[in-house]
Amino acid sequence: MLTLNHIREERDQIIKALSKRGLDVSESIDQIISQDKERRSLQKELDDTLAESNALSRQIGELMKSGKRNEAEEVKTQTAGLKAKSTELKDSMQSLEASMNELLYSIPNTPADIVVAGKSEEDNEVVSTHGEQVDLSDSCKPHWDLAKEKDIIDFDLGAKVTGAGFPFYKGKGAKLQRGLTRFFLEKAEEAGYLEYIPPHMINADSGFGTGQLPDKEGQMYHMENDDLYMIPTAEVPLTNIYRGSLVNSSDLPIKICGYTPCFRREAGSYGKDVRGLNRLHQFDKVEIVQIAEPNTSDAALDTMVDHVKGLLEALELPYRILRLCAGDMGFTAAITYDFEVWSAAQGRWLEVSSVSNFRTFQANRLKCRYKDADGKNQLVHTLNGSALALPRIVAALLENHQQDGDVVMPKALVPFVGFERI
RNA sequence: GGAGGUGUGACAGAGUGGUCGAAUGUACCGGUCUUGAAAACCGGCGUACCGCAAGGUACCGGGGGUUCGAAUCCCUCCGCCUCCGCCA
Repeated sequence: MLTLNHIREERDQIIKALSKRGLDVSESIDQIISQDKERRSLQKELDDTLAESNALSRQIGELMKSGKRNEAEEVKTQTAGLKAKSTELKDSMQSLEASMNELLYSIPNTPADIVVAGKSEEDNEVVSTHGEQVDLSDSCKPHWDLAKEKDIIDFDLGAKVTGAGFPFYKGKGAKLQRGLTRFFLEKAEEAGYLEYIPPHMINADSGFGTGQLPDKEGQMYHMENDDLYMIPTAEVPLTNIYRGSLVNSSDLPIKICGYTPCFRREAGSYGKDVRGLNRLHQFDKVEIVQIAEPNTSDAALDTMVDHVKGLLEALELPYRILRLCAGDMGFTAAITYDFEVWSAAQGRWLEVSSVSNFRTFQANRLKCRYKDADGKNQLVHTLNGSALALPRIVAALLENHQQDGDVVMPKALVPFVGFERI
C-alpha cells in the first residue's frame, strides 16, 4: 500500500498517476488525508492526557516511598477522570485508524511514469517481438490433441481424480515437466538467484504482505480448518521471507528463486481460455524474486527481463514482450512486463511470464526496510517474475516444434529432459 | 495430542510492579593512537507519531485484563525449546 507520508506529500501526483488506471481516487485520498489529520490531533490530545496521568503516577510513587500514604490516596482520586478520557480517545482513534486503513488497502499502486494509461489488455504496449510467428493452425495440432495422441497429459483422469484444471502428466509429459523445472532452476542459479523450496501454503499475514489479501481472497484456495491458503505463486512465500525484517544495504540486491506448484481457483473462467493447458487450477512455475535498493530497482527489473528473454530464446520459441498499460497491471505493481509465446496451432499469444517492480508498495505492507547510507531506515523495493510458468511453455513447445508428427525438443532442453523427440 | 519451560533492541543477553526505552557484550558509525591496518581507549548508536525546539507519547511475540502505575502479575492466542505419545 501507499505510505501515508507519500499521500500527504504527493497528493496530486498520486491522483494523476492512478487516473492512468482509470480510477479517480481523489475522494479516497482526501478522506485519508483528513482522517489522518484528525488522527494526529487525537493522538496529541491522548499523548497530553497520558503525560498528565504519568506525572501523577510518578508523584504517587514518590509519596508512597516517603510514607505519605494519605497524600498518595489523595492524588489517586485525580487519575480516574484522566483514565476515562484516555480510554475514550484511544477508542475513537482506533476506529478512525480502521477506516483509514480500509481506504488505504483499497488504493492500488501508482503506475510508473513510463506506463501508459489504459483500461484493458488492448492498451498494452508491445515492446518487442522475437522469432518467427508462423500460423500453423492448418498443418499442426493444438496441444490438447497432441498431448492426448502422445499420451503425455491426461486431462480426463485429472478431472476424475480431482476436477477440471488438474491434469496428470504422464511418461515423457512428466519428464518434460521435471526437465523444464530443472532447466529453469539452473538458469536462475547461474544468474545468481539462491534457490529455496518454500512451503506451499501460507498464512493470512503473508497473503496480506504481498497483496493477495484482502482483495484477491477469492483467487486462492483456503484451508478453513487451519486458516491457511494454497500459494497462488511462489512470490508469496519467497517475498514474505523478508517480512518484518531490516536488511543490510550491503546484502542488497537479494536474489532468490524457487520452484513451486501454484494453485488458483480461477473462478469465472471459461471457453477457449481454459482449453487444455491454457489455464489450470494447479500448475508449475519457477519464480525469481529480488529485494533491491530503490535507486537500482529499475535496473534490476531490466536484468530480470533479460533473464526471461534468455530462457525463451534457449527454448526457441517465438515471443513478444509487452509493457502492460496501467489498467491491466496487478493491484500491487508499478510496472509490469508480460512475456507471451506464440501458440502456432491456436494462432494466439499465451502469457508465460510476468515481471514486475512493486517498488515500496509490498515493502510497506511487509515492513521490509534497509538502512541507507545516512543510517536511516527506508523501505526496500521488491520485484518478481515468472521464469517461467510451465503449462503454456509446454503448449507452445508442442505446437511450435512439430515435425513429421513428432515434437522435437529444443537443443538446450535435451540434456534436461533426456530425450530428443516425443 | 499431553506436561513443563521460554519469547526483550541489528544480533546475543540481563532485568525485585514505580527512578526501565530498558544493564552488558558483539556488530555498526565517529574520534584518539598508528606510515597504514589490527588492538586499545574515548564518544555515539532502536522505531514510530506530535513539536521550530525543549520535550511529550507509544512500542520488551500478538490481543485482552488487574493497578494510580506493568518488560515485570493474571487470562488468551501464536512461535520456539525439552520430555511423553503418535507418525512419513
